[in-house]
Amino acid sequence: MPVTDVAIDKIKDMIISGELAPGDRLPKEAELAQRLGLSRSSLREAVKALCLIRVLDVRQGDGTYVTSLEPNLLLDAMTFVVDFHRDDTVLDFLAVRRILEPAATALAALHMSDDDITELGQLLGELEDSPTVEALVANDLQFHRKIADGSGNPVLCSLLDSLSGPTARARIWRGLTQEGAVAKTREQHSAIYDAIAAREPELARSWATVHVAGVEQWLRNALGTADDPTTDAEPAAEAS
Amino acid sequence: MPVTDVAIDKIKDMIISGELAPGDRLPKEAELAQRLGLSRSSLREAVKALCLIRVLDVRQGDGTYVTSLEPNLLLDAMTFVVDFHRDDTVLDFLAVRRILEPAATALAALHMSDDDITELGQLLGELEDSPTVEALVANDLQFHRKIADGSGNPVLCSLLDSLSGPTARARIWRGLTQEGAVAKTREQHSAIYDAIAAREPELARSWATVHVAGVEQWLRNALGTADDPTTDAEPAAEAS
DNA sequence: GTACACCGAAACATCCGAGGTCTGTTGCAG
DNA sequence: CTGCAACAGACCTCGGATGTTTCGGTGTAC
Repeated sequence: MPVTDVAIDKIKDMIISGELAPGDRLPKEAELAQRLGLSRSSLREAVKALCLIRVLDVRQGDGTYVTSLEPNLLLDAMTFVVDFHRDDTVLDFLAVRRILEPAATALAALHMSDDDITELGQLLGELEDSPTVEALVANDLQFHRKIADGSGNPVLCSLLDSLSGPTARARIWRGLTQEGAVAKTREQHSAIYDAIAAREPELARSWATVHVAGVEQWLRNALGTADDPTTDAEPAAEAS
Repeated sequence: MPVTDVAIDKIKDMIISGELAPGDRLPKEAELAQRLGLSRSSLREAVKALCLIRVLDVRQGDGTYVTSLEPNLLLDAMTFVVDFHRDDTVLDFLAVRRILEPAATALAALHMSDDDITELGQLLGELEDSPTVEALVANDLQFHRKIADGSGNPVLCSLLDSLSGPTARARIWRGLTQEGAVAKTREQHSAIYDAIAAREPELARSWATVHVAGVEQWLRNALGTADDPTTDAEPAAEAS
């Protein structure tokens, strides 16, 4: 195993074992390099890698620190990973979202505080009558993020956040392509809000399912009719 | 922004734009460094970081290649991230698994091929009557992995794989602590298999829910009675 | 003609030391 | 007590030298 990979594991172990707690500062580069038995260059490679997945946080002129290691921070790194998938696997991500989003919405109907529900309602009102596509998508993202947050499960919230990245682009397409999409989206958002405000988890779950399934259905058709030959097998199976 | 981060973005863009396709070899270090306008050391940091999240694959003596970029490979990197979370957030991960696993099981009941179902059944038979804890957990992991794979959604499959990492430890604890756990696990696995073999998605979903919820319930109690004061708020809410 | 062993080129792995830049702190002047 | 300036510590970047691994070509033995 390369020296750098060993260093990554060593640092990882130092954190997991509790030797380095969240927020702690690592020994300086030269010192840590000597302690792990490698050169500063190789150590820097390891640190950079751990930085990318948000485990470490280097501040020039100060030092290298362990991040808070909160789930949202670490799962944020997944957004980066998800960026590499376009078109052909977006449907798979959306399918997962269709599983998680209704569950999160139902949980939100149970656990959200009255204040948060009020804010959720304000979010709906903030949108003007003829919003730009960008404003609509931004509002949509905030709306779903607040619901995910309201589920009370930070892991679930972060996961949905990550999944929203690639599907956000799909939503933009939708806004540009489908005429009634804007009105339908607002209508469904209102329905979801009403269900949450009424503390009706099952109703909220159903509306969320309808909402995501709508996007999924549209995207499936859009990709099926597109000039992308790589997904020709799947639409055939769905055609029946 | 540090030069290395710029390099990471540049390489990322080269892949997303299609300039570098999966399986392609990157230009040699010196050449790419010159092209991106930085030193080899800095480039190596960027490459190492992209390596950690399985976007690149360097082979000494050969060259650096773009991986297949398949979802399972990239989401595999999440296992690394998840490793940093112990005890206090395991419940959150398990809660997400409780959402995904039943959905995946229901999908498997619909989409799995007859051959795969046969193999799933063989998996259950392979386990001896008084298995070791390690064998039980290994068999359990394989069983759920095959079901997740049978859902037909690689993203869902990889996600469940990642979530199984930290909860696997919980399962080990369970095997060591709870007497009837082994028998109950086998019983529930059989029930899930029967439901899938009978092509009964709703029944399969329900058994999967029962199965995961059992682990979750046990873990919640175990942590609640443990000397971990960080999760004292949540069990109180569940107590009613 | 085929198969095996040897050899050299190419590419990554690792290390080192020097110079630059940023940040937080310290001490002095007002 | 406050504000500014100099200092020290830490990370950033660079370029070169040396070791290690893999691949492909060549030559020889069968």
